[in-house]
Amino acid sequence: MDMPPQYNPKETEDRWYKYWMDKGYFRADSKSGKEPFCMVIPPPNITGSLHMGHALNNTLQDILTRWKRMSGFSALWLPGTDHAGIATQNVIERELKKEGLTRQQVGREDFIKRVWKWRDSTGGTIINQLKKLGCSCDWSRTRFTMDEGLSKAVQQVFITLYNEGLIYRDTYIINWCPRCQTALSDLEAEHQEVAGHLYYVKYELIGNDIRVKVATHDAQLARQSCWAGRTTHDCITVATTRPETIFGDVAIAVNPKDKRYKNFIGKKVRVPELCGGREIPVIADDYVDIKFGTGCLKITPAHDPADFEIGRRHKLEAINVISADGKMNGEAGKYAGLDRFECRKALVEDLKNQGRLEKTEDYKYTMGSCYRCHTYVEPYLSKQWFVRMKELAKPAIKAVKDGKVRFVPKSWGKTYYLWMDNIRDWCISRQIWWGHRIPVWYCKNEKCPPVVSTSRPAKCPECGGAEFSQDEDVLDTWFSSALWPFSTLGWPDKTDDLRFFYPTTVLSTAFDIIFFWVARMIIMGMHFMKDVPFRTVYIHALVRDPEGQKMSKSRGNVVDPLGIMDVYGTDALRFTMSSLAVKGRDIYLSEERIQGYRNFMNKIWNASRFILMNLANSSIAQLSNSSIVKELSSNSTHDPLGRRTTHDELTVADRWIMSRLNQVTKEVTGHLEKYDFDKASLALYDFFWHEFCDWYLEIAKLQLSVTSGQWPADSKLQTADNEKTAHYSLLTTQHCLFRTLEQSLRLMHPFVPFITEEIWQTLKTVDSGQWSVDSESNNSMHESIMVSKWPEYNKKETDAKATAQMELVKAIVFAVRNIRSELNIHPGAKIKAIFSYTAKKPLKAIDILNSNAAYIKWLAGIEEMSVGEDLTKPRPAAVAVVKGIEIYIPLEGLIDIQKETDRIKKEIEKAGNDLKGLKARLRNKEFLKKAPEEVVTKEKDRKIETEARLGKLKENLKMLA
RNA sequence: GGGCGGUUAGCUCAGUUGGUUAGAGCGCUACACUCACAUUGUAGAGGUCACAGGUUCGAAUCCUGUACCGCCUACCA
Repeated sequence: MDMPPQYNPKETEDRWYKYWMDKGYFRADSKSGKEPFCMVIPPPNITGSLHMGHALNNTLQDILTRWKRMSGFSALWLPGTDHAGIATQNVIERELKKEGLTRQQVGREDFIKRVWKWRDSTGGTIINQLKKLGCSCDWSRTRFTMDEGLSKAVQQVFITLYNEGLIYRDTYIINWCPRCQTALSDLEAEHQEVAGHLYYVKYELIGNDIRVKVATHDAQLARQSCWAGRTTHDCITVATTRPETIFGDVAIAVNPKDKRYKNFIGKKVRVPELCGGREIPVIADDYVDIKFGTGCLKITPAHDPADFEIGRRHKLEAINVISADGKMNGEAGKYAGLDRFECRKALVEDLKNQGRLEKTEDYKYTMGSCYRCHTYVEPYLSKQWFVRMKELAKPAIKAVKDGKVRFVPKSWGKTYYLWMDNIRDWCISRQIWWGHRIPVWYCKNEKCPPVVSTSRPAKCPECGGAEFSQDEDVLDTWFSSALWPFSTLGWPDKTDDLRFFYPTTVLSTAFDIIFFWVARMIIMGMHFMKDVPFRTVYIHALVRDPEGQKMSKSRGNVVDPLGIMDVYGTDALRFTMSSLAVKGRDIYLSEERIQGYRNFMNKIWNASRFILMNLANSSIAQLSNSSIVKELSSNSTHDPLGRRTTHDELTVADRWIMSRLNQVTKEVTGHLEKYDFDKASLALYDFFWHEFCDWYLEIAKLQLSVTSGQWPADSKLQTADNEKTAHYSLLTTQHCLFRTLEQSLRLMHPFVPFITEEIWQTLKTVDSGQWSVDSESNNSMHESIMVSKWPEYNKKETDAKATAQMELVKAIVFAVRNIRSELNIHPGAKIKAIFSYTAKKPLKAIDILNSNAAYIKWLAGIEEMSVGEDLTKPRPAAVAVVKGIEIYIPLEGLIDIQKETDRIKKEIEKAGNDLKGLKARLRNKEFLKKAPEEVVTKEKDRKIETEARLGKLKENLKMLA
């Protein structure tokens, strides 16, 4: 055993990860006969690298997987990546640009080759980072959305949906990214508020019989800004945020109920000459808001979704004025070629100069931007493929309503319904090259209907022609992600994995992709598998920086998990993640927090170090030879050190820690079952540090140090044979240290796999060949903590009596330590203490005090301790009262009377306040009548105790004076 | 516009079905490096639980309203 005083994660992590991989522990078996537990990883992008969101999500998934694996499940955590069509294409295009090339120049085929090459060399980065994080994924089953099998699944799904009439192609207004040059789905356009303007532009009325009397805007201003020869009565004003689309105006719409414009409906107006001077009709449509702007809405069907709808209703032409790259096209006359926003600037200036701009107002509105490159999207009219969602969504909604899919936390179900109930058709075609190409073929004869097929059709069923061209577009990456839970398990083939692991058990993800991904998976699962893709959706919070900002590269507030792991170790990061994984919406990550958990790792390390020192072979060998050990070992079964321990032989502290260990086992398991990772972590942290280390380990030092004759006479351990007593003490303590550590390690392993394995393996070296954590142990279990058994709660181990005794011991020790500290008694100084009680009320506490005197002396630094009835209080002395026991610490002149007086006064004040509240409550008849009896009893007891305490404190205060 | 969530110690957060003494970590103060750990130990200070009403014997917890903050969602130009 050679353990440095500080844990060094760097030395251990890679070593154990490799060991686990070599042993094949991550591999899941569909034929093991065990119950399945399955999770599919939310596939990260091949372009991505590990960020905190990944670190959180994958830590939680790994905790679940390792826990379930230890609990005897055939646990499959299926990893993989997605091809991230747009993002990846962007990366490769950037690379091409460095060579001075465009993708058009290299051509589709070569471009795709380059992407594959890139993905083979760098696309696996994130996978390696997940390994660094300790993820126990079954890497032999790693999938990629562009794999042959998954591509087959995508084609099959497309063709099936097409044949079912659930996929169609239509010309529609969609979100277009002018930079990525592709259509986007509604979800892929992120909305954000921008500070823009509302431009009031005047359109000339045609026909002298029309006169406008509009009182809604400033007549003076209107007149001033009128252009040559026109008056305000000759024009109609519209308010627009996008004047550059005037080139595509095909109508002015007013609300039929708007009296101001009643006479204009059916008449014509002329768009500004600058914008073509076309004559367009004034139409009536309910959509128009009378109160907004001037009440006149210009209609540009090719560049606004609402206008598009209105255009359809009124059978209006759609004039496209902006081209795919976001620049004005030929329709824009002299502005052609200008960027849409440049055009706006120039046009507004020109309109103003011509007196056509009535006014400009500041105005805030939302604009969509591309979720990949943040370029403002352009509502763009084009021919695209869509999935009809309404019908498909129905079974998916029902599945959640029926509880077949459960959201954790539950409230996310609402979010899900909200979107699903208002679901719109999904634009799935993308005008890029990297992705699953749409399996649709067009006959050279344009009149023939398209042929949907996985491969090039031999001949056209319509005209017999043999010349085909495939649809140029590829499918939305999320289309393939939607199939992930079954495509990764082998679908459409009927594989063993699919049969055994589908539906998967749980999906863990962040709320920001509930629509993008979770909902669509449920939809596809219900449609193609006729069953849900997962039974539970665990939605974790989003990791933010300490100021609550979403971490993003552009904000520059990204905390890199790899850097954190390098500095603090993977386990520290993982434990931080699980501790922070509350079921809220956000978690704030600060480095101090991580440091705190790094310290916890060090605590685990040093506790283990201490225990291992005391279990070291040398001492065991020595003991093994003793006749007492032989006697004790005779019917050993469960003891890891080959020694028998019966309940009677354990000390109070021993029984207490075993009881607590057992309790914690129950708690942690319960929390995990509820996905309360934070509570599970906290329970482990508190138990290990603040019970095991702070108390038991300190007591163990005493119990281990007992040699012949030293164990106090008031201990149960005391036997006639001093040597035997010492052995008992040593052996039982070792036993409890070992068991508590060993079981704690197993409980902590899913959270902090590396350090627990490292210690576990070292722990094995002190074993003399009888390692057995339980009777059902098998050989492979000895190899690694990873494949050991998850501890089980055992009711028999619960010892309420020992727990109560320890509580009193702790309370007394706290009281004495408080006195020591407040009166500046040096921590090293040994003191005398007198514990006095009143005989009239025989107190159980006294028994406990007597039998645990050794602990109290040891923990509170007491040299001489006397316990008795009505003992005289020495003067001067410090005083504390605990559970009716008065504690006197004689101070023999070195005491600061003033300090002790202050201290007692403080105590009196506290007790007095408590008592006031208690008395008031107990005076209340309603309380006595209506509160449950146990609450009343508790309050009464407290009152009696507080009263007594207060009395004693007051008495002592008097004696000081 | 609709929806969801939040407001508890200086900071970040817990707080289960209402039970009276509201917890933790970090930070802060004091003391201590003696044999697991200074990435430590011991002790301590610090909160009218956002506000206003209500229900109740009893409210951080349940109800109503208000204020502020955050997020999601949406075709008022």
